[in-house]
Amino acid sequence: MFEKEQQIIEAKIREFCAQNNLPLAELKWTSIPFSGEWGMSTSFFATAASEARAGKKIQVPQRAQEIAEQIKVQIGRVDGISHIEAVKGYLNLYFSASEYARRVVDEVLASGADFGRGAAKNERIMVEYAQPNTHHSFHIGHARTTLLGESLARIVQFAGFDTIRASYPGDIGLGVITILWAYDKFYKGKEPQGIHERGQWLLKIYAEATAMLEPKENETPEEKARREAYDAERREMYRKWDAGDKYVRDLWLKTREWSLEELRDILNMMDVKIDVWFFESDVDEPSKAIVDELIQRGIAEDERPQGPVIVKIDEKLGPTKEKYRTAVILRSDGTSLYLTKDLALAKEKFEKYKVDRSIYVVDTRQSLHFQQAFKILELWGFPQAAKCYHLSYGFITLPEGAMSARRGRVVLFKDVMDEAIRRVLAVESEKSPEMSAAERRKVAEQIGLGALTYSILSVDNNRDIVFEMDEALSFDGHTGPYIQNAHVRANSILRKFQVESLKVEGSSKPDVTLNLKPAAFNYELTPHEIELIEHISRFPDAVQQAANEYRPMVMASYAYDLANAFHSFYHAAPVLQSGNEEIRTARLRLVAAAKQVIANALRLLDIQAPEVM
RNA sequence: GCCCCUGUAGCUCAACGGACAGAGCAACUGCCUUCUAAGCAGGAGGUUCCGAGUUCGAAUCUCGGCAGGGGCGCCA
Repeated sequence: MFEKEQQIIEAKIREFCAQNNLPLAELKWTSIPFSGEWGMSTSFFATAASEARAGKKIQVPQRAQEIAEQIKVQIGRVDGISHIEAVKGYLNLYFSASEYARRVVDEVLASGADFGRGAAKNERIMVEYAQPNTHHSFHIGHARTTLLGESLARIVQFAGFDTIRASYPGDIGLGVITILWAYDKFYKGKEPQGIHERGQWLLKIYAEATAMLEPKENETPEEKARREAYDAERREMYRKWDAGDKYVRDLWLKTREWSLEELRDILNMMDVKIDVWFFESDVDEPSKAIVDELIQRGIAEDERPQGPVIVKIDEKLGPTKEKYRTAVILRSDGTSLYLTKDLALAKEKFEKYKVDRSIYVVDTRQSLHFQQAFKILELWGFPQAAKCYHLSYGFITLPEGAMSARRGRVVLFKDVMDEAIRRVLAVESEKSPEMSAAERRKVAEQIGLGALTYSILSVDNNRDIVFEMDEALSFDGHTGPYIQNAHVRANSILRKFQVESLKVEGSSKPDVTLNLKPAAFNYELTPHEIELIEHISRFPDAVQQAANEYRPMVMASYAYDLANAFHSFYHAAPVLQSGNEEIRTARLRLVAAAKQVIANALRLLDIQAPEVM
C-alpha cells in the first residue's frame, strides 16, 4: 500500500551505498514489531556482514547500526512517512498515521468481499479432498480432510489460482464388498428410513460383518467352518462384481447411493460444492492399460505370473538411499491396486482437466504411497509431477485410541454436530432470549459448526489431533465463536447506526456502508485503532502466505489476531457514543472495514459470519 | 534395518534465519444502568528434548543422539 514511498526510499538507500562503496545486500522489508505506530522496516546486518567478509575489521551489529543511522540522514524527509529511526541495526520507517488509516479503510470499503483477492496467476490447481469410502458413515476424521480441503480451495482460489474441487470416494474394495455381502445375506430390505440413520446403519453392518469374518480365539470347528464359508461367499461376490454381474452391481449401486446421499447432505451442511467426482471404480479399467504402457517403456517390470508388476523406484533414480523403495502397481492376478488407480487418475487430471498443480488432501499414513506415485509420474514423463503435493495431515484419534470403522469405534460427524447445536442453543437461550426459534436454530448451526471447523483448521496440517468434545466445541478464547462474535459486535454497531440514520434522514438505503460518510482520520489515533488497522492491512499478505504454503492454519491464526484486535478496540474506543463527530465518522468506517475483513477471513475458513448471535 | 512426521509455559498450540519466544485453556485479580461479558484489562508461568556445528544472529539450517507416532513389493 506504500509501494511508491518504498521505491523512493529504496532508491535513496542504493544511492547512499553506491556513494560509499557499500556492498548492499538484498533489501527485505518487514513490518515493525508493534510499537503503537506502524510502518515498515529493513535491516543492514547482511550488508555489514558482507563488509566483514571482505576483510574489514568491524563488529557486525554495531556496523549495521552505523549504516542505518547514516542512511536515515541520507533519506531525510519523504511524503507519507512521518519519521524515521535507526535502532539496533534496523531502519524503521513510520507511516503518517491518518494517511495510512484512510488508505487502508477506503480500500477495504471499496473492494468489499474482494478485499485481499490476489491477481490471477494463470495456473490451474486441483484440490482433491473429501474422499471417504462409501458404504460407511462420515466420521470426524473425514471432517478433517473435507474442511482442510475446502478451506485450502477457497484460499488458493482467492489468492488467484484457477481452482477445481475434486472428490475421490473409495467406492469399491474388499471392505465395500464385505458390507454388500452382509447386507444381502442378513439385512436386505431392513434398512431404516432417514439419510443419516441409513448411512450409520451401514457402518454397524460393517462392524458386525468384520467380527463374523475374523478368526476368534478358541473357535470350534463349526465356527471355523462357518467363517470360512462366509469368507468364500464374500470373495465370490467380489468376483461377480468384477465380472459385472448385474445382481451384484445393482445392489452395489443402490447401497452406494445411500452413502452418497448422506455425504451430499453433510457436504451441503459444510457449504462444500465439489466440481468433479472421481470414483475409484471408474479408474479401475483405465489403470490397467497404464501398467502395460509402463512395462513397455521399461519403467515397470513384469514378474507375472510368479510375482506382481513392480517399479523399482530407488533403482531407477540411481544408487541413492532406500527411500522410495519398490512399488507394486499390479497384482499378479492382473487386478489393480490403489496406486494403479492413482496413476490413472493423475493422468486424467493432467490431460483432461489441464491441471498444473495437483493437491491431495489425504492423511499422513499415505505419505509413501504419494511419494511413489509422484516419482512414477516423473519417470513416466509428466512435468506436472513436480507440482503434485500431498497435503498430509495428522490423523484424528480419540482419547481411548485410534478410530476404527471395522470395530465400530468412531465419532460420527453428525453426532458431533447435533451435540454442538445442543450446546449453542443452551448458551443462546440464556444470552439472546429475544431471538426467534427459527433464527436461533440457524445461528446455532453457524456457531456450532464454526467452533468445530475452527478447532480443526487452527491446528497445522501435519499434527495429530486427539478429539475431545469439550475442546472442539469450546466457545471461549481461541475459537471460531470468538471470531464470529467480533463480526456480530461490529454488525451490532453498524445496525444501530443504520437505525439512527434512517430515523434522522428518512433514508432507505439497505446497505449500511452506503450511509457512511468519508473520513480523513485526521486526529490522534489511539493504539487500539492503530493496531486494528494494522491487522486489517495485513490480510492480503496472509492470503498469499496461506496459499503459497498450502496452510489454512495461517488464515486461522490471522482471523483470530484480527478478531482479537477488534475486541480490544471495541472495548476501549467508543464509536456511536463518541462525542466528536469526526472521530465518530472515522470509527464507523473502521468498524465497517473490520467487519468486512473478518467476514472475508471467515469465508476462507469455510466458517459462516453471523449477523447476530 | 531403512524412510517420513513430531518434541516450545502445567495442558493444547503459534512463531518468512532477525528486535524481548507469543496466544488460548487451567489457576489468580479487577471490569456489565454504556455499541452484545461467547468480551476486555492485569500480573504469574520458559534450559524451545539433549549435544555439537554453520552464522553477525538459531526454536528455525546441518550432523549425531534420545523420546513418541506413522510407514516400508501384491490393504486402501
